[in-house]
Amino acid sequence: MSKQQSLFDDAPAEWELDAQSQRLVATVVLGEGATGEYDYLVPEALSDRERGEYFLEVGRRVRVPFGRSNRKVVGYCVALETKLVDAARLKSVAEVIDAHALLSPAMLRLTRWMADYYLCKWGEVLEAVVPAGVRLLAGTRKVTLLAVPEDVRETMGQLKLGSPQQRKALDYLAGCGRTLTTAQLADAVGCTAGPIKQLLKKGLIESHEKRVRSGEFDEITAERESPLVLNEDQQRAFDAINAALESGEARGMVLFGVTGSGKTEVYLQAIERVVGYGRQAIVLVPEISLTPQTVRRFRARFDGVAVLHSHQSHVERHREWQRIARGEVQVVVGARSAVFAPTPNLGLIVVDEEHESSFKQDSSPRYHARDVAWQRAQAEEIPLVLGSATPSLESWYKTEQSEFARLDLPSRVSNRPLPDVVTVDLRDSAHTKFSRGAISRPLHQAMVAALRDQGQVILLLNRRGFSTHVQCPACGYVAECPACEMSLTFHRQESILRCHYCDYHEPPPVNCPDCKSPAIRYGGMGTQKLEAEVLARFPEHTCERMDTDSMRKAGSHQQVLDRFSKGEIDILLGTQMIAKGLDFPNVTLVGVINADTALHLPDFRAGERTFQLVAQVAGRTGRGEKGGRVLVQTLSPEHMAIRAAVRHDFEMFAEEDLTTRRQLGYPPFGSMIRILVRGPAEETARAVAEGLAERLKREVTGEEGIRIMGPAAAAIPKLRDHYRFQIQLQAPTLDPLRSAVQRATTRWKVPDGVFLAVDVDPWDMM
DNA sequence: GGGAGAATTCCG
DNA sequence: GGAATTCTCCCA
Repeated sequence: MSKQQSLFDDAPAEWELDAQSQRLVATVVLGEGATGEYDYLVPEALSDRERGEYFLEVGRRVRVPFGRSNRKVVGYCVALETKLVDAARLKSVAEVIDAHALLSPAMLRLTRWMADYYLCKWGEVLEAVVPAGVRLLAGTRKVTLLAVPEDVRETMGQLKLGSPQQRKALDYLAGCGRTLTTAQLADAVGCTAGPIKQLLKKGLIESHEKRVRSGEFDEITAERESPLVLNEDQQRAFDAINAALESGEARGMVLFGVTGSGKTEVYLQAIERVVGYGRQAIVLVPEISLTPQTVRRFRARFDGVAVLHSHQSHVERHREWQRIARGEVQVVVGARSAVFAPTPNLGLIVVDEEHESSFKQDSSPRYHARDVAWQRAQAEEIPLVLGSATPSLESWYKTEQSEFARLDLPSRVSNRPLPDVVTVDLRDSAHTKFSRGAISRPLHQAMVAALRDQGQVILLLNRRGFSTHVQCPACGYVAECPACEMSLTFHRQESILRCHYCDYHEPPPVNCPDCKSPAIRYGGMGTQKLEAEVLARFPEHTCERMDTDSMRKAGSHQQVLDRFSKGEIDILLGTQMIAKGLDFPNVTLVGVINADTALHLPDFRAGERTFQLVAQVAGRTGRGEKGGRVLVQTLSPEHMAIRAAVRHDFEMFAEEDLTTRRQLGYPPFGSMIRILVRGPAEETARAVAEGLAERLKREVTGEEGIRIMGPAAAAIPKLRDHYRFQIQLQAPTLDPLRSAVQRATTRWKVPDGVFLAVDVDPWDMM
């Protein structure tokens, strides 16, 4: 973010001082276009709150003339101050757009911090923080209301009017005791708009504009539930959060609790306290967990619950935002962007499943909601609770450094044991000989036993489609996406080859396009093929598949889960969407078809993700009387992430992985910025990436401990016809990296058709 | 010197 | 981000 430039480089000269005067000046940041802050004069009519709703205050949007052509642009008023300025050199604010501030001064500071931290424009952050529905004032319309001015009212009787209808209209309006629209007045008097226009023209009636809501909405209510009794561990965690609430300080806490340990009840009771103080709480949950049941759980305990997520209409979101801003809401439940909810008196932020990737936004501003939440908590001096069974190593390390407190919920509620987890070594020929399918002999036998005892089974396979590659055994040809050069997946239901990175698809070949051989082979296991295998092995049992392909229709997700919970489905198989948050007591077996899918990706978090996935899917079983088992099929049973997951030992995993990360300087022991350069022309993109790397290296010469790697082709080297190159920067602290990137990219124009994406604290390394 | 097109500057 | 201004190159 560039510093505010002064109009004068030096102190003003004697003659210039004459032009200075004390004026009310608004500092404006543009929503898009030019970066920087621009000062405008505030006209009398907009500075006076006595003269209507549309006066200027910090946090509202304005329309201002900008540039040499004075085109009107939208900006955010970030400061308002009476100061000595040369009025002749400033333009004036043209219009105030909002009737209420969209951002409090504290939120403005938070967005400013984001722009600095994530190396993007302040205006861009502001546009991302205020939902589009709010910016567009969705669900409201402008009406023009008429009234008789006070001075006219006094002399009305003696006035000579142009027509009897004007008289009637004026008398009616003066007598009705409220303001009316033109249509209402015309209707009441039985005239057209003509006489009313005449009165307006003569100044006998005045008009002002107002925004009104265009429709009313029903309040959703849920059946009330009372708080549960906390067990000893929950009580201890609750007490700690409570102490933090009473301290009036910003305190970060990691609520480390295995799946099923009752984290939510702790949140709920802590929020009750917050509400008791007359304050609000924000609960962030991953996008996929934001289901009707999750929301119902909060509605059953609190009166005002607002929900914010990306699938809402503009009107809904605008309505929720306004309710929150008016202080009518006690609890805001939402995905990532709910961290910006305009609560007037925030008391607590909870981030549930804080390790989830959906808290990181993958377009600019590439913020992480957990980190923004901590920033907001510090600014508002309130506690932040991060809940997870498998905390991110970033948060975990903060507890080790005592920056965050650690609150443990080591046991499941009603002391159910964690399920037994065993690995099945897929390298063992005894297993593989049994069948060429995905299900090994031990897994098959475990399924038979579980189903025989009336239990339900969950199978996890993180690959959609039928077969993951289509190959000609004669010449080696592999069907690839022309836009991404990644192998195409065969989807049997639609009978189509599909690219999983873009929307490309084509019909499957009958003969090999290269050598005309008819013997095309469909290799690799996807959920559709697994489904076929399960149906073949267990014809007498019901099986349902759950992945993004089978769950296209809205509500189908919920439908399948309902049927599964009623026991109408014996075997549920699917991608990681079945690994999260489901709670079905009758699930006695979980099978992980291939635990290694994420393990060998070129990503320093590969181990962390594998551990999380196995630990989470393991948590889906053993929630009922019958207990549960987990079978993890893997080619790397000795890998530390898998060994630790089998033992339910997060601490062992964390200790080992942190040791490796410390040696290599990876987060949390160092900071990282990833820059992706992409474009349709491979050589141009490469050249730009090389040029940028050169500039970066020049910027950091002589600085200690900074590593610049690349440019290198990204892990997905081509995507949607764009060639991708990445540069990775690492250093013990972030500041030198940020300033190097800033110096290397400001006033550096990338050629048309080449795009830069700067990602601070990247999560996605592909 | 002047015109066209590219590069750069600046916007309050 | 876009328009105005400045720079640069070529030709006469």
